[in-house]
Amino acid sequence: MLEYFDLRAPYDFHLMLQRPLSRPSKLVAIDAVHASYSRVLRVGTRVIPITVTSLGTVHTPRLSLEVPNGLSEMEQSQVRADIRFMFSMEHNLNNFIQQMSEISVWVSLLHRLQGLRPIHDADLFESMVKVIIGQQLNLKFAATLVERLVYLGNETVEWKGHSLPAFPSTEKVAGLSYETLRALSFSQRKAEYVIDFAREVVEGRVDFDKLWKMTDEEVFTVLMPLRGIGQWTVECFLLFGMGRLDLMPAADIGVQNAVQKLYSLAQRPSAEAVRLLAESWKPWRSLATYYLWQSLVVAPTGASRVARQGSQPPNASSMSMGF
DNA sequence: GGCCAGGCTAGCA
DNA sequence: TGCTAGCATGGC
Repeated sequence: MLEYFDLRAPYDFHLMLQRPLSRPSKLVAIDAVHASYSRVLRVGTRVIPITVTSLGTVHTPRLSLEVPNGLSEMEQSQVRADIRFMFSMEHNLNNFIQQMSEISVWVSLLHRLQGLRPIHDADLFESMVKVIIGQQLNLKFAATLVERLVYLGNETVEWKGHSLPAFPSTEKVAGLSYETLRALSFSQRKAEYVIDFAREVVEGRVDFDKLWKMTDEEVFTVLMPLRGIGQWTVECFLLFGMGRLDLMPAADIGVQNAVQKLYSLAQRPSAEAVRLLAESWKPWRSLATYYLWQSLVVAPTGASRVARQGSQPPNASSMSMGF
């Protein structure tokens, strides 16, 4: 079953798919040529494969969503809502762009990353687990650990010629032993943090339905007391998992590196320095953070940008080239 | 071969 | 309250 989303420009789906390795990890199948993104979503107790494909351009964005036939109305509605959230379809970037354009060093970055929007995590459990795994590890190794956890779940769905893995359920992770994750090269602490968090959720001490209704501050209050979950972790959870717009993970090494580069600083700025700098980015600090992260991934200029429809006006030749 | 990575905890003063 | 060693492993 196929449906379409006509979106508010600018929207650069191809650029959005160029995320650091851990998100999306191999949990997600990316077809760079056709700018399509496939993965499995959990809806209720079911696992449902989806494929999102870009059909439009940066300036006339259009996405298609393909799901299996035979979904109930409720499932279809849930998938649609998940997809709109995951791919930041509701965002209007114009206020963010206008405000950040007043900072001179941001002008070229905003141009280079025109149409970039966050890809949010599919659900809150997956989000928190990925953030915990990402603590203090390089992105490649973090991605490897996520993959190993995914394959441990051993739950796949056949879809369009692929065998797509589902992220392990909360119950599955809660039932693991620490030794199982140790065997996958998780540190003892990381194994404990991940499994203990899953148990908090399964046993009802962390309630995602309630979290969705809370302010950022309230979410901090609930999650920070949990062992292994510090300020950075909650900030990333709010940003990637809940789509909140004004988080500033200033202690993040990647953000600090990106700020150093963008502002041409002699040395990496402290978290405090980043926080001060980011005062003028309110209330868009999550988006600014996302642009900073992406600035480290996407080549500054040159072929990759020119080869796709990027900032060029859309035309027939760029369409035929795909992405 | 050594330092670093999209941090956090526990132990110490 | 504030500071820091240790964690574990892979990437570069």
